Amino acid sequence: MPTGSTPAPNERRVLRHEVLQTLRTGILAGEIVPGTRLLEIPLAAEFGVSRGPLREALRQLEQEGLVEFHTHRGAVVVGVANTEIETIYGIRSLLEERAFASAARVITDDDLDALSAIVDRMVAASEAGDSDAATEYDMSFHGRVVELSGFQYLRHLWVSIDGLVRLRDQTNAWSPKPADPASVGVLPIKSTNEHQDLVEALRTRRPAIAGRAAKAHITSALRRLHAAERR
Amino acid sequence: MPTGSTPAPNERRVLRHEVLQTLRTGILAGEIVPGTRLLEIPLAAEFGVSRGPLREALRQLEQEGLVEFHTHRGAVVVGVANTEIETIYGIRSLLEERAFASAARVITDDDLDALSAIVDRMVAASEAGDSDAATEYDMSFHGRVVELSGFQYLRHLWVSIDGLVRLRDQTNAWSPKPADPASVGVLPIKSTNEHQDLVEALRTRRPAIAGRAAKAHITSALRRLHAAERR
DNA sequence: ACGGTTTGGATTGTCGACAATCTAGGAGCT
DNA sequence: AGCTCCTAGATTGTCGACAATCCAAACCGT
Repeated sequence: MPTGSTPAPNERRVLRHEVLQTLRTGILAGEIVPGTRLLEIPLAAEFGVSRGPLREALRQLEQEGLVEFHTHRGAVVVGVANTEIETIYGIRSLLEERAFASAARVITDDDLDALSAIVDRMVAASEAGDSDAATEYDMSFHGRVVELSGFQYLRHLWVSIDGLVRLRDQTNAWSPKPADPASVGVLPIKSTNEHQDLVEALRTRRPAIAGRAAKAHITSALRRLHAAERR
Repeated sequence: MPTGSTPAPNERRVLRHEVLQTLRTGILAGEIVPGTRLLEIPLAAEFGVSRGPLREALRQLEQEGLVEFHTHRGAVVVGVANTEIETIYGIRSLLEERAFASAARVITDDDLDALSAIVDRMVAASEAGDSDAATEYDMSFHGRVVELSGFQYLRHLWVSIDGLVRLRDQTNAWSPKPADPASVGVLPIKSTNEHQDLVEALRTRRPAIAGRAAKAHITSALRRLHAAERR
């Protein structure tokens, strides 16, 4: 299992990361319901760590917008309402549009090949029904492009937003209701096709074209999300 | 002096906040140049605090995108390139457009009066040449609207982005080059007039109108920023 | 003189304890 | 019974020390 949305891959695994990832996943998956109080001492005991690393994990969750602190009442989990998803996708769309446009200017042939390879692996994972791996490749694809764009702060924002949307995407778009096996595999294929389109758009080296393609991709993801919700 | 961009006003002043604000202001003002290593022990000594609070301040700066951690080399200050400002304003514009549109649906007469009062105080401060206070009122105006929108995560994002833009705005838009005293006061007035327009737009209770007004306001701020840079 | 290795200093990671502060619930008064 | 004040517990804030790890420069053999 990869490191999730933790940004620095060169940082060695550390207690804080374990705690952070467990809590974040739990919150996003809905296992830890909004309103739950996250107290330092009990949590530290549960994880078997001291309060130091735990505190830092909590503060990071606060920065990510997943929990809120109330003085001497502990951190409480806040949910991300469905009504906000639309705006978040709007931001994501804007971010990726600029990132792709900028990346198109500076991308090398090697970069394009590497991206293409990621898409191939994504297709393979998707066809094998491994949606975890597919999601991971999807993420590294977009992350790589954002990196190539050269915008540091944009990349930072992208990471913080993406982690939030990711899980919803995964449950809603990659693996439709298991009760409807006929549709399994259909949506993912569509999504991976779009990724190949994105690579082609980058290959043109034309910022406007690449930007438009990225925007369309996100819009389409939002449409899939809406479709999934209506089921 | 108000609390700056620290989100929770109900939280009592604490060492971590002092450190955080000092460092953030220093970085944004350019006093701490990009590339500077921020080491825990020396910094803690300088601030006269232990490493605990200092660590948390550094981690928050990381989340805000102002510093980057490198293993066993300390936190390193990263600059926000001018080329990224455009994208950041784009996001801000999107955020506020949605916030104003949503707030227009639910805003009460009392809220409108309160906003209007803030604008009045902003005008007074601006005319008195107190750009610090003007900025503070500006911030609380927008913050209040974002709050009224009811979007929690949107509010969270707004806070994290706004702190970054704020200082640039302050130096570039509120107080033009001191060497050019003739223009002092001109831009601020324009900006405060726009704020009165925003209140009026909200008063219509029509989301589309309020949203458009907010978008125009941010766009205009970006234009002012560009104009200031060309000088 | 040069390449690899070792060692010492630097830096962060983690812990447990103590202090400060707040919340809630009960005791006492009217 | 209702209200106020107070106390005990709960919870976070802060600190200093120790452990683990990494980096860079000195050292040694060739």
